[in-house]
Amino acid sequence: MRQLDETDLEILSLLAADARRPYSEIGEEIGLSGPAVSDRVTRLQEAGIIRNFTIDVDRSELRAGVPVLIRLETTAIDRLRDRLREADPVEHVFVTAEGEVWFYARAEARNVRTWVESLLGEAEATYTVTLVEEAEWTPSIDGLEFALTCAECGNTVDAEGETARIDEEVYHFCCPSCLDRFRSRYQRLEESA
Amino acid sequence: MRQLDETDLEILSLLAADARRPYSEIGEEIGLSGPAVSDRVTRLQEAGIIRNFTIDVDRSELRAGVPVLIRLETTAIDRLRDRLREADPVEHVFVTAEGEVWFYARAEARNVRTWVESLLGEAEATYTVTLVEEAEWTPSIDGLEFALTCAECGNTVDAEGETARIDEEVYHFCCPSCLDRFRSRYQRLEESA
DNA sequence: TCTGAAAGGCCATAGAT
DNA sequence: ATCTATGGCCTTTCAGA
Repeated sequence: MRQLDETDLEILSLLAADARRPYSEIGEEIGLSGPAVSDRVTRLQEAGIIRNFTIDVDRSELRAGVPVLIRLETTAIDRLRDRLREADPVEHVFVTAEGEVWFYARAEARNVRTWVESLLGEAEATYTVTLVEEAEWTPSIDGLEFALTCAECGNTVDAEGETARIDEEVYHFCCPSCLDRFRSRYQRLEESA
Repeated sequence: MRQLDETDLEILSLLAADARRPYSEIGEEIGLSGPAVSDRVTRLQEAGIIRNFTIDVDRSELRAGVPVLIRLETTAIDRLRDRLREADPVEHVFVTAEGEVWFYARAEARNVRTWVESLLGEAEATYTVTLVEEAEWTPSIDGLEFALTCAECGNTVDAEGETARIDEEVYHFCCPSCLDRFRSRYQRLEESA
């Protein structure tokens, strides 16, 4: 029930670069006071856009296991995705539009075959393993400025847009009418279920 | 020139889960005082193991572009890797042992072909594009406890090990002799270059 | 929703072990 | 390398607009 604007994206960008930067300093850069930045960060957390404050660890220096990229062909996509997400050595999970599951992990054992199979459990899947020499994570908030799309009509969402939380999920809208239409559609859907 | 032990890994794990947790609280959990934790965090930063403090943003809620996984076959691996690392829409870059480059990004344009080619610049490469439906980042420090390997002999590095910074790079060793051997080998290498 | 002042808490330093 | 104690900065709260 509040607006998500470019100022929020600027804050995200600055915090992604350095989450320990004082709010007063961030405020100076974007033309707000410290407390105002604090408020917005709280709201971004409540909306689920900031999932948490964390550290970026250089895993290559810890040299834990052999980094591998694995492609799975399976019929049990959801079950495997959930299982992999929980597994400690797994760092990234991708589900493709073709229904394949890809994941990046650090194999802890000499025998990769048994390691993969213990990771998969009883789910049936065929897989191919690719050794990785380098892996880098380079997140960026920049370039997203005008990238928000309306959940109802697909248009770009700008500073005039609205953000709403419906059933624990956050949606963005370009205008109040789209929000209304989405709400009633959603309600009809729920009633029929 | 200092020891890297399991306590450091515990701190990394706790900070990865919540980087805003007070040091005094972290200290209580692992049996140290606040300032002692502060000291170790400073050292982990100086050693380059903590790259920076950041936020984990739920990008799926920002809906910026179409997520794609792209495989490149190229002879200009280093040049492309560096170029991709700098590009805003690129979030992950993997270089495989076979010399392929994989990357995950959010394509901002309708025409993926021109978008990829502008990303690659003048480097020659053939590529295949896979659409991604879901992407998750699930980092974990747990499971790395005894995973440090000696840069000289490959053995496991435990609490008795040593860590040294040589030419802006951090290396771990299982014992002082391995550190010495590595140092002299490195020096000979430099002199011959 | 923002600003500005004030309170409380946290981090980092200093000095001793 | 770690502890306790302290000083100073940062975050958050609270009126007011």
